[in-house]
Amino acid sequence: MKKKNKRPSIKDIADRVGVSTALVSYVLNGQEKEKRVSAEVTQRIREVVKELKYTPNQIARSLRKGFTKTLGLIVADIANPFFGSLARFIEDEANAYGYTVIIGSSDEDCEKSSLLVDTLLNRQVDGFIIVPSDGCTNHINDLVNDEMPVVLVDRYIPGITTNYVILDNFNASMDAVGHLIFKGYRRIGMIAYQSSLIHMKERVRGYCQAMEAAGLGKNILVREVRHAHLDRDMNRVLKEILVDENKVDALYFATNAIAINGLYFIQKNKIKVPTECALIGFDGNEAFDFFASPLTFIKQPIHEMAKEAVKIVVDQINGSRKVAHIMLQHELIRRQSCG
Amino acid sequence: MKKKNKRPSIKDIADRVGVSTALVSYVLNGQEKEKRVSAEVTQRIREVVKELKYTPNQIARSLRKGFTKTLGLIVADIANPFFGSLARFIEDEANAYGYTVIIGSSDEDCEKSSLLVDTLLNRQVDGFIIVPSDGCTNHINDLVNDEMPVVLVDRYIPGITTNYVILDNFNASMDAVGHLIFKGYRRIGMIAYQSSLIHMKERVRGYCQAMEAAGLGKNILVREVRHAHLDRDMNRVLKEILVDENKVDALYFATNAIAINGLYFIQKNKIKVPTECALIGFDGNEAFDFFASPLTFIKQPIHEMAKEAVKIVVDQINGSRKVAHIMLQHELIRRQSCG
DNA sequence: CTGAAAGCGCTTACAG
DNA sequence: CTGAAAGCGCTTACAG
Repeated sequence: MKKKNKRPSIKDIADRVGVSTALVSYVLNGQEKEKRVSAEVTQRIREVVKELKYTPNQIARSLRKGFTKTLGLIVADIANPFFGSLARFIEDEANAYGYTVIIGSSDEDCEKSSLLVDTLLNRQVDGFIIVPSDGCTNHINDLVNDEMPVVLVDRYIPGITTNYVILDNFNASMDAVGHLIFKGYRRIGMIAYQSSLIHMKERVRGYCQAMEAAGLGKNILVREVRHAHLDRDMNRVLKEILVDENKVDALYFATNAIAINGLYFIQKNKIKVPTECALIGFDGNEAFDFFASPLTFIKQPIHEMAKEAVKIVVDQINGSRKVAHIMLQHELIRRQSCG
Repeated sequence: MKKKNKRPSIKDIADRVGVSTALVSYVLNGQEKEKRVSAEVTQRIREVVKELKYTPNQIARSLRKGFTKTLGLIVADIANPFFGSLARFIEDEANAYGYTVIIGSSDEDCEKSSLLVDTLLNRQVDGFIIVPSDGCTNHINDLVNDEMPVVLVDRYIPGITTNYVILDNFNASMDAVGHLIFKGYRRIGMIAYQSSLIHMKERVRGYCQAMEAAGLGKNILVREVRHAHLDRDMNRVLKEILVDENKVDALYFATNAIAINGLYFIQKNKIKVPTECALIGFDGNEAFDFFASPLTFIKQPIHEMAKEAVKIVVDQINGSRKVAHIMLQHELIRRQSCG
């Protein structure tokens, strides 16, 4: 525990120079002009700061100032490529504003998410960027009611009036399914998470809408799988609709993880894409590129999402009271999996 | 900035109950027995804590106690799947010990790494887990000389006596190349990063050793590519050895990112694997599974690496002075890319 | 131009 | 069993 040399404090500098800590603080914060610190003293302080390799203790500063220049970020799982990139963009963007970010993974589990919020609150983060999990209404509501700066990303919670930046999931789904229809597929199935989260609902709604608009309402086939039992559920569902019975000629996977899982099944069962079944996925992924028939997919503007989220939360921290709802548009990346 | 209700402090509780802050602190820290706080007061304090939804301000606590229960983690890039998983395992492991982790990405850039160390130092992290970049000797040395708890992961720096947990890269390389030789390949090339980092040197050394041991010393062919210009360099190198001239019948990729990049080239140029060129990679990756001929690769024990790293740094924080050098063993995952 | 002092929210030796 | 007080390392209004 004992460091060879405990880090120097502002007091050490003041003593060395022979002035009060106030002057050191002023110089350190570039206020030597306003506070009219003499040129010699300023100079001398600068020297000693360098000599002692002084760097300010942000903890003390935070306690005094009431803010920490820290953002709390809660994602589903930092090891998931979508959230990994999102986190990386947020990290860079936040740094540009002088903020450090503390990341936590919720595993889409509401309890974990709530615990993370508590931890981050105790650590006095100045604001939150949250990918909310299913059923998280309560603790996010508490945050919002406390007027803590919050921005939800990837999804929002309909009951809560707060900032969010999301993809236009409905439209993205419409586009994906529309593309399949345009390519001539009629028996198009969708695999989605069993979730009451809005982004999932919207993706399903977009699918249904596109099907109905094309007069294919009777062909609507949505199978839900559980996040916590993805392998098992995917296996059961795909076996049912692709192997035991031939229920679809195209499949739309609602997320990255669902798609990857589906591709394993399809590869293992030697189902030919797109001849036996066309495919379309959500979010880019290197794995999609190497699949026998590279996957057509909905690309999310992750960088922009990160940028907007950080901007909004920083604005809120700086006192903005307006509520921002940002809806971004996707890009459809066309490749071979849809023929 | 102004919160509707500023969070209650220990003082608010004390006032409400009508006791001093000392008693509240004792109860909050479960010391009511040692400090002999009366049962009634303890009870009353507990009630008010609940009523006011009080949670301690860790910033104040940290300032007073001199530690923050925070770990600083520096990886090359959190968006890279290898570092993403590593970070996730470290997060979980650290949480189990009561630590929060702050993650930063260095992009293998020494300057960025140094800046991150400064930021984390200012934030008074209790210890560091670092994936060192090329040329980072100086600032890591400073940390070590200051007796700051540090553990290096994935690689270490030969000149610095400190803790590390790494893969036995030499042995892993020997095994990978040995496998190719066993499968009958003779003109085996290797693509590695241009780097003086020990993990890369060891991987190259293992390759050379395996080649020489098999009497294939004259066939040794190592091409180095730059991290910052991966695309360009890979393209040039692969064009040279696979397209313009047929210099190898097997290729060993020294990292995940190099392998992925190589696979794009091979896919684009329609080179048949393993008939025209066998392949072997480092680190698992979903993309490897979907490549036309699923890649044989060296699997690193990421979870164990994370576990050891956190354990070591926490031990150091708790006062341990012994230096730990952990070398983990790989697993060779055999699939179709080597015939 | 500079210093003494209060205070952020805690913990903890000390006194009673 | 309990309270008054010092102090962690800063910032900042106030006084001179």
